[in-house]
Amino acid sequence: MKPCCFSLLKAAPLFKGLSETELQDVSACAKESRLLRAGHYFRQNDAARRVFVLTHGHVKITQLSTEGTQVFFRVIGPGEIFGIIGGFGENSYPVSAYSEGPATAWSWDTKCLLSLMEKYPKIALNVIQILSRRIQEMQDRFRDLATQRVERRVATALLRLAAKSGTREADGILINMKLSRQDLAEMTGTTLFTVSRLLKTWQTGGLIVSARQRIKLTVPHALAQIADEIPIPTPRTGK
Amino acid sequence: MKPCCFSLLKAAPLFKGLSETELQDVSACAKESRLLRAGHYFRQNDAARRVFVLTHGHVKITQLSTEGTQVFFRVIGPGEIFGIIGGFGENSYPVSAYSEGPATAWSWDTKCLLSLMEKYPKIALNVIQILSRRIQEMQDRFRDLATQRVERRVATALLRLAAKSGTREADGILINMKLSRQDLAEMTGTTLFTVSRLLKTWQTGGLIVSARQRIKLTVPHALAQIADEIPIPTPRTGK
DNA sequence: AAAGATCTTTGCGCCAGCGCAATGACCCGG
DNA sequence: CCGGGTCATTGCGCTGGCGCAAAGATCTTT
Repeated sequence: MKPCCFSLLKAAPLFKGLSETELQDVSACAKESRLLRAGHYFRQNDAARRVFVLTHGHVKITQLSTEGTQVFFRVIGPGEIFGIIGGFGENSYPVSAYSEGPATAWSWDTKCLLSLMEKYPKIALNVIQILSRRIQEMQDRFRDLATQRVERRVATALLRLAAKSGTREADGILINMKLSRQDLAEMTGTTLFTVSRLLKTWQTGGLIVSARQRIKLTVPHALAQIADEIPIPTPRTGK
Repeated sequence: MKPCCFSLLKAAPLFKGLSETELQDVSACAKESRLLRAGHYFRQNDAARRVFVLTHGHVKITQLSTEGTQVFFRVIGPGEIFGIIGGFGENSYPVSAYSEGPATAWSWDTKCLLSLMEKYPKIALNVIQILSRRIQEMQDRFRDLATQRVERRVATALLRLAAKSGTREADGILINMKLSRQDLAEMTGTTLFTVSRLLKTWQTGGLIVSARQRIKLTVPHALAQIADEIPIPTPRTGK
């Protein structure tokens, strides 16, 4: 394993707290999966045989409902784990993992990871922490979807994305991945039309700069303000 | 510990696969928390010191957004674990746990459970499985909220509740807990008014019988049909 | 460079479901 | 058995955001 990747694994939340030698042991049974271009790491309903840790790129986690509508659950960035959900209980992935461009991940056979967790309980505890966080995040998003209006949800989504994979630039924070209106709509439970209109408004107002599949937040704190506005606001203006 | 409760713990998913003696060990540091009447096991933002396994009753897991709107995440039934989320990462519960009536739970100090998990990795694996399921469930609900209309979501919620805490009766399945229109609204991301109107329609159609805080599904398969209907259906009727 | 394939914008019509208020039903404690 | 509190119903008005279609912009491939 290349040293750079090794240090990335070392920093991954999944392996936090492991010693150097333990990490060696762990990485012994890992396999590198590299995508040279856009493609799937796995598809919904595939047999869940492996668990992944992304080392490079971005992965979109989506789910297709039986009727064909798609929802977008999360973006996986470097260091993050994915594909852990189907592996233990049911034996198939409940979601698809897709990358829009080149990406690299290390992966472990599910059974192998299971025995690693028994050998090093620390890993299991890390998994528990990661899953806990993820539940909280899903709960938050569920709450937003249930109680906030579209504008806030989209603003929140943009900020979340910027925090996760934004790069600071002179004139704002660029969200560093392909991101269509459709993607944002699937994340926030709305339609691409509505997202398009919203972004347009914000762009006109100077809050963002958007191009095809690319969004830069020029005034993030204004978005944050929108994201924190009163909830189902404004029956009537106070007069 | 009373034998009845002991066997309940034995059947709890959290302790699945433990031997008799291991269970003895585990239960040694447990504490019984009994609610004689309606009340909270814990409130959102309380320090997350204990993890609970419900042995009797029902517990509602809710969250209050900063602006005061409440959402209803799940119902905990006997055997299920709750209060595990805040304990490991952040140190406060992100939700409230409330019972409408008498209830009994066993609880463990978070740190104590942590060392139990290191001692018996099986427990940690069980936790991982439970959390995985819960994530899947939240994802499903998120998807429904994002893509289905209210009617379907409420039908789904009723069926879920019936499956979890319904009792078969001569004329249908009674959902065995206090359940207001408001509760259903908070579960499905709508308003109590809309729920009221929906239930009314269904009652008129003979699908359900509802009284104050009590709902019986008389024709569950008809509800299931509603729950499985086409998604964002019906632009125009076929003519 | 031209043809396709995506992605985005925009106008228009429309309705599911919300917000509110007022009334009615039911429960429980004293 | 009464009184106050909680829960449920219902009518009415309204609008946020969806659905669709069609055109425009941008990227990719050959």
